[in-house]
Amino acid sequence: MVTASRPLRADAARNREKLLAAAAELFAERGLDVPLEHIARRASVSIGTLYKHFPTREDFLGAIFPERLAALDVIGDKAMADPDPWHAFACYLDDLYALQAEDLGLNDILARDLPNAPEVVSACHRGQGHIGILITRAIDAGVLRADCSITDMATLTRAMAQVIRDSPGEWRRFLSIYLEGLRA
Amino acid sequence: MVTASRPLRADAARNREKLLAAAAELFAERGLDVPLEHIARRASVSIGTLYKHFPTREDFLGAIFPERLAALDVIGDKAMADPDPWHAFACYLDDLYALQAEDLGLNDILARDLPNAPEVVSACHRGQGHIGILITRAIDAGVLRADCSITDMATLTRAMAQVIRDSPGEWRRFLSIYLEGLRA
DNA sequence: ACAGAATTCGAGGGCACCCTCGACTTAGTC
DNA sequence: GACTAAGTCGAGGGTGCCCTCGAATTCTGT
Repeated sequence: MVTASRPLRADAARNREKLLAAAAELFAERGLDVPLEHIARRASVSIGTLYKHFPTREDFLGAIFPERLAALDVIGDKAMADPDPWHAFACYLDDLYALQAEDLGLNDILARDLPNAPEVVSACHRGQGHIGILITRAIDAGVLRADCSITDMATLTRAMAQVIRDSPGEWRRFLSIYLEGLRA
Repeated sequence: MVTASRPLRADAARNREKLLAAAAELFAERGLDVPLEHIARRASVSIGTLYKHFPTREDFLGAIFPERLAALDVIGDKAMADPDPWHAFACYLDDLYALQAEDLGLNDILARDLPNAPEVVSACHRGQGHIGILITRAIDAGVLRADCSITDMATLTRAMAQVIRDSPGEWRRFLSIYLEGLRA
């Protein structure tokens, strides 16, 4: 059932873009919990207009993050192409957390149990798929602890999210120590 | 200048105790951010009375945590008495996070930058002192990475606080992996 | 038993955020 | 240029938390 919604009026389209831009900035700077009123203000648009375009916070996430999450696929593919299983695994994590460090919104998305925008969920699943394969490859090559699992990565991601949030200068070192601990 | 405050009236003393007990419970269960109104409710006391006894949240912390923080000294002393430098270091951390896992209030206190109750601050300093010595001993014995520092422990504590909060079943494994990475 | 001091109570004001709705404005069409 | 559907605005109601203050109550010494 495709609801053929007629095109937005010009001013409405403009406001929609302003809102999206403002939301993208604020999510990246401050994480997913920015007050919607701040977004409206930064977009120079009233709060009512914001709600007209994006009735819920999830609607913002659904509009903003699919694009961002594409970066996950990029680093995933890059890692899959790396012939060295350990290097692939380690680089993937480094790239992943570098993305999170640049965008606190992404950081929250990946650390929190999950926003419900379907596009976001599926991107996360693809990410898990990549990680799963990287883990298996590295274990098979004998360079990663045999008991390492996706669960460890989920835990690590929550921990990293915290480190990134309140000691942004430390996350890389923290990760490298943890990785050392993961090595076979 | 010692202000010789006269003893509390009997009912007041009783309420003070009820408040303290309620606060201790709620901080432990839910962390430092419980609404003060919830504390009053659990103590079966009005919000006004709560503010009479404890004008600020810090006053609660100052009244509750010194006692709890004594546990830090206990595990610190235990670790100092351990002749095996690595075992002392690792056990200290395990004991520390076990305490945090049992008390989300303590977890918050140690992870957050700050509470200003002087008793709390000094207990944290003592804890840092212990950790500093344990680190030095372990490095000198050649069992710990030479570049390990107090800063790493601060970062680790923030990360662990997060893990403890939202995957309480995982913290021990997470710690053991990290410790493996810290080994020389 | 009473007075007076100490304590308690909770309504209420403040703030930040959420979200809605009807009056106003504007883009786009004829 | 005027009509109308589409869009915008922001005041205001709801919630949850903070904290205060004056009226009502309860202890306690005499």
